Amino acid sequence: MIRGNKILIADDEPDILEIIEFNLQANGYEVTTAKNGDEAFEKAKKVLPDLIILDIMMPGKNGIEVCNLLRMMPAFKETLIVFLTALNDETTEIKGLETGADDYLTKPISPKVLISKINALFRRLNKDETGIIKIGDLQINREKYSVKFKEADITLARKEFELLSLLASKPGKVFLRNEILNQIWGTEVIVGDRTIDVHIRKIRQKLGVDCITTVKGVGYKFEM
Amino acid sequence: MIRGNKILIADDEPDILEIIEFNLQANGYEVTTAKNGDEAFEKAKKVLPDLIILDIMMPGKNGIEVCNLLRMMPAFKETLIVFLTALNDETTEIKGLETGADDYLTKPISPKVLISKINALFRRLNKDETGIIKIGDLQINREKYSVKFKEADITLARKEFELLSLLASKPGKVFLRNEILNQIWGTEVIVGDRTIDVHIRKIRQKLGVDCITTVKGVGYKFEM
DNA sequence: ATCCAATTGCAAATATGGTGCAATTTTATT
DNA sequence: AATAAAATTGCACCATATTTGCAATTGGAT
Repeated sequence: MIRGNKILIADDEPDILEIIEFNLQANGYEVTTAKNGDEAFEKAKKVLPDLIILDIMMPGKNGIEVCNLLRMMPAFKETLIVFLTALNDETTEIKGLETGADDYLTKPISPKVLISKINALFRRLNKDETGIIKIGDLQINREKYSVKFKEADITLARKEFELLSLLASKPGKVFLRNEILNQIWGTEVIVGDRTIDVHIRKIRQKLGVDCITTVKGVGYKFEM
Repeated sequence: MIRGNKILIADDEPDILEIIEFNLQANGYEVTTAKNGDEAFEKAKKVLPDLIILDIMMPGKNGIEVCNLLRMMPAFKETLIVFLTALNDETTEIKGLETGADDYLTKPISPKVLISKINALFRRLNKDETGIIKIGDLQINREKYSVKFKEADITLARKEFELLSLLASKPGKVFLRNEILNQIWGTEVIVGDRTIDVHIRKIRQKLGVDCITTVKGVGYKFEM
């Protein structure tokens, strides 16, 4: 995640809240939760999340009201807001048009779809950057799928590229092994921890410089 | 907007009409509105818009009928037509495909999504007019459907041409298999992954030079 | 010194794209 | 309308790059 990873979720169903929270955290997002519209509004002002997921039907203020209130404040003009709505809710269709929501999620929603939609939103948000990550002498071009180190092209295999790309997206941040697995392999596929090590090794080999630091017992981080 | 900014919207719900109109105008488009199919047809002939947004369910002629009528007229052969449709309306999707719609918008739709989709359509429209792509010794003329390499004419079949054309439109960029499928075959048609390979093979064969690089597990990119 | 996790080399398993051939569809020609 | 030609798509097999797991080894922290 290049920029922004704070997410606020508001839903009155504790189960849903928990499931979503878990899945988002597993993907490296920092999650805040709220049980109703009022709480959502208060917490939003306090934590200034990058993305807000609002259930439409909630006690207190409903999601649309919260959204309207937030959009009036300059601080939330650019914040991503996503509605969570039951499928057959005719009325919300019209109202949704009036509020400035960025997307809709319809319940029931699978964790996979949720994560991919949210990742997509953030990707769009960060789009203004050309997709090129530059750190010191290292250049990672997502679009071209290429890596340059001091003018020299380096060829990385897919998983290697994605791994380096992930680590370099937030230099200094320590990525837990779990986070890495979720981001690159997804939740379905099961691979052993050793697999990460091996890919890290290959990257270090190919790059020649040791820019990936091991944090024993925790994970890896990228540093130049 | 390089060319074209006149948009006609037809919907029987005044609220939706107003919201869309407002948002489009805010983005520099010149908007005309119609409350039903007949009015849409009449106004289309009068203002000759560059893009027409048609609600499917309308009194008088429905959106599909209007589209069919318009497509019969030479003046509207190239006009962008977009359908607006309620989410769970399977049948219309199929019918829409048979008529010449360029895209679909499903209600509810956020203004942001709407604008971005429409901008995308115009972008596509304007790109096709540029015509000639030149990269090194390679020349691709979209209008003439011809390819030249070092003064030598090369004959490519349609799919081959479109594929090369797509890849060459952004040299260096890796096109994912999905992207390629969507751009060239569309979302409706389903073809196997091998199909792309085979066309790539033919292109490489005919061109003689290897300017298409395979990025294993990811896709293909064009490089001279 | 001992324990634990990370690293490394090696080898197996897997995924992926290339290739030739055949079936099918589309297009052009008579 | 019939036929031929070309284009498109699919299949099965092969070669190879990539991914993964195993086991031995290293290296640091207590």
